[in-house]
Amino acid sequence: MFQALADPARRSMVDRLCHGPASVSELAEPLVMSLPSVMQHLQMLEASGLVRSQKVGRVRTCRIEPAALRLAERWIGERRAYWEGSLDRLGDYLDAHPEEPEA
Amino acid sequence: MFQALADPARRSMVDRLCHGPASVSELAEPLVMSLPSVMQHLQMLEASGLVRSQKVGRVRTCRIEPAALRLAERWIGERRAYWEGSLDRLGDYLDAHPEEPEA
DNA sequence: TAGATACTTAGGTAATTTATTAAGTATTTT
DNA sequence: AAAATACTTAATAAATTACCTAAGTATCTA
Repeated sequence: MFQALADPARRSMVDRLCHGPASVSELAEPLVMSLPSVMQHLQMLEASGLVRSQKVGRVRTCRIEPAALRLAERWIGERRAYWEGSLDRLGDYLDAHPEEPEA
Repeated sequence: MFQALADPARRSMVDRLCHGPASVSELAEPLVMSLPSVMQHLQMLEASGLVRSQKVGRVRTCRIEPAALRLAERWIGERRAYWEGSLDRLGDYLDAHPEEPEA
């Protein structure tokens, strides 16, 4: 999932899909890249759960899967919160032991 | 930055650092991996801005850089918010044009 | 000062990722 | 039915990434 967000082309696709559903061609249009490459990126986005798509006629329509986005956001948020908690505990520690510097 | 979070070993290191500062050896301890490999991961974490470190004596102490974590969280949050906004607009659209299905 | 500790650097291999071109397939459009 | 459209698949090639071992360097510790 972070792997999926690690590539600029895929982030651009996610960006585009946040504005609403799009076809493969529409996703490819702003990218300087062949269509098969876009397909590969799309497959990684689908494998990561960030994007879903369905084909109707000859057009495949892609859309964002918000649950996955929320998952990534939560992972980061939890760690940030933990770190901020650690900061508090470090503050407590420094208050209790002012004679021993931290680093 | 998402690239840095894309690897499980590096996420494990971030996890550990969220509990507080740690030496390179402490970061390496739970990982089934040579020390030079841990160093490479550490370098990527530092290059991404997620982690900072300083060497005192022969020990290098690493710590999380919360600003970077907040940045990643914001990137995702903004897109999620945009998508949720799009959902609202799609709802409005469907309300206004019930005879034309979305896909 | 000799040895142990804690990284660090260098160099090289295997796996993964990213991208390409060429050649399909399935659906409209004309 | 013929041509155009919108992907898809397959097979590579180039670039990155992830690892490792071996051999340093700089600090402690005894």
